[in-house]
Amino acid sequence: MPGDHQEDPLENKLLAALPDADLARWLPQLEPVDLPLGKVLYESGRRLSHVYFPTTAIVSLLSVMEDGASAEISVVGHEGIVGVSLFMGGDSTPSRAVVQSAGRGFSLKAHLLLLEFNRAGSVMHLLLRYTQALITQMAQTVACNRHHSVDQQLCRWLLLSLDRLASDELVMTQELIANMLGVRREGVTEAAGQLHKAGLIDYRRGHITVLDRPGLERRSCECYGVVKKEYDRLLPASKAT
Amino acid sequence: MPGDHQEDPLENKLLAALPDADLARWLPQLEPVDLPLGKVLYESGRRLSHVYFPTTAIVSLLSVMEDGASAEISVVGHEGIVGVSLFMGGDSTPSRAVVQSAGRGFSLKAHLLLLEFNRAGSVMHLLLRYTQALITQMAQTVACNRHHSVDQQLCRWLLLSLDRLASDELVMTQELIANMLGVRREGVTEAAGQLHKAGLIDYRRGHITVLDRPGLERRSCECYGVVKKEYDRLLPASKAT
DNA sequence: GATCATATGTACGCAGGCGCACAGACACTT
DNA sequence: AAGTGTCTGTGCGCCTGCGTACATATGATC
Repeated sequence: MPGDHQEDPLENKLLAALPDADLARWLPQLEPVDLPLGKVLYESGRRLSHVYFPTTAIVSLLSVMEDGASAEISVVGHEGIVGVSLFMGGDSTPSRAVVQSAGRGFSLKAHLLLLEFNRAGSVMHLLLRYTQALITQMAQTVACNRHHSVDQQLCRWLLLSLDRLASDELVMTQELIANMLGVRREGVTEAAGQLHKAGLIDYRRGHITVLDRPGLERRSCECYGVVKKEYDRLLPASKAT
Repeated sequence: MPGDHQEDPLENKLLAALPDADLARWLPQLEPVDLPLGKVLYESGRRLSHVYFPTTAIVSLLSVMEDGASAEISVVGHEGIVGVSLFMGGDSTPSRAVVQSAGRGFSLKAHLLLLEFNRAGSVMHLLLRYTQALITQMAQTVACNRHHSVDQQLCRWLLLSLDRLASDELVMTQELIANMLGVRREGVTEAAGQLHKAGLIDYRRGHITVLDRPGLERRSCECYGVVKKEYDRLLPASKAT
């Protein structure tokens, strides 16, 4: 869909939080990109050529094992940036970034981001604070994977995804969700069935609609709340100073 | 034990990797500290007053749930620093840092570290690279928790701990290990029994001795290797430039 | 509207890990 | 040398999630 309706970089909250002076410099360099379902933005061990600022898409960071088994480390949506390892100094990461929910975003050439980062001003601090939030998400996921049921994790996952979307509908198969959570597809079917029975969600073939968000939050493990709170704390919805 | 033998900050590899000019400035500010087993270096949500550079101690970063259940996110030994969230901009983290193996280290006042970090030179890049390695460890732990057996995880954990110690003996109860891995104490007993039967380790009441390191590596899941490789890549044993 | 790939539902046995309970064994105290 | 607290070993039954297999439903395509 060329000439799509929304092509505003400010839909990405990280970009929106940039001081005006910085933003003005960035805008000409940002390229709108289409992020179709399943697109791999970066692969384990490969050098990063671009970073991405999703606007309507959601991207998952996955840890992938030799045998193909995977688990989601964290999710990135319109609140963040894909490719933090670039400015952390790694050039690459041993994880994979995959578009989990189709949409759009903006890309920026790696060397340009590095230039901006190395100015060591508010841009840098903003990116580091975002990374800190990402770390929190990972840390919580470690414990969640260990201690909570598929049911609870599904709630957490739905809520985290929802926060990163405008709508209350996810275009997403259960198979995909299973890959993210690192569980069986059947396990997701079962858990989703429970949530449906409880009147919290509705779904059909590749679409999940959340009916009762507060209900989901109540059913979810504490992990969702912990992560959300930390994102809100570290990345308030206002300009960086 | 006052006037202990080794009080050399350079035993910490991160400090050792500092350019001489930076190191010279730091040395007078570093205070040797005793890190006894179980000491909490920072608590969830609390402001960090110091950062720590372990030399002979090992520190675990834990995710702690409301009900007290926990899981280790990552380990820090003589290769690193405890308190990365300070310079990442968070002031605090929702995790806890506990001394997992008694020993010593050096502390540095938070504001001094921030001053150094904000010079935005090689110190900053070194710390960020270290943080990137830490992130890798977390990411791998997410997947490991999900897909690997207690047996394999114990191997990984032993190896990671060993890399952060001089000796091949860990002073550590199975109960403690269970807390780190987020499993039952009995599960660790069982797994340790297996490893003993296989001639890989020896142990008695609070002490574990590794007999066959290569054997452990073979028995461990791939996660150990992935993490190790990334630490080596990001933090080579030489001065930063 | 028939066809077909793909998404979802269900069932069954199995294994790993949990919670609990208690027995033995070790090291430190006095 | 005895006493004591803690650490380790072991044995249940239970439940969750896994692997496998197959049945059914749905929505896109022709």
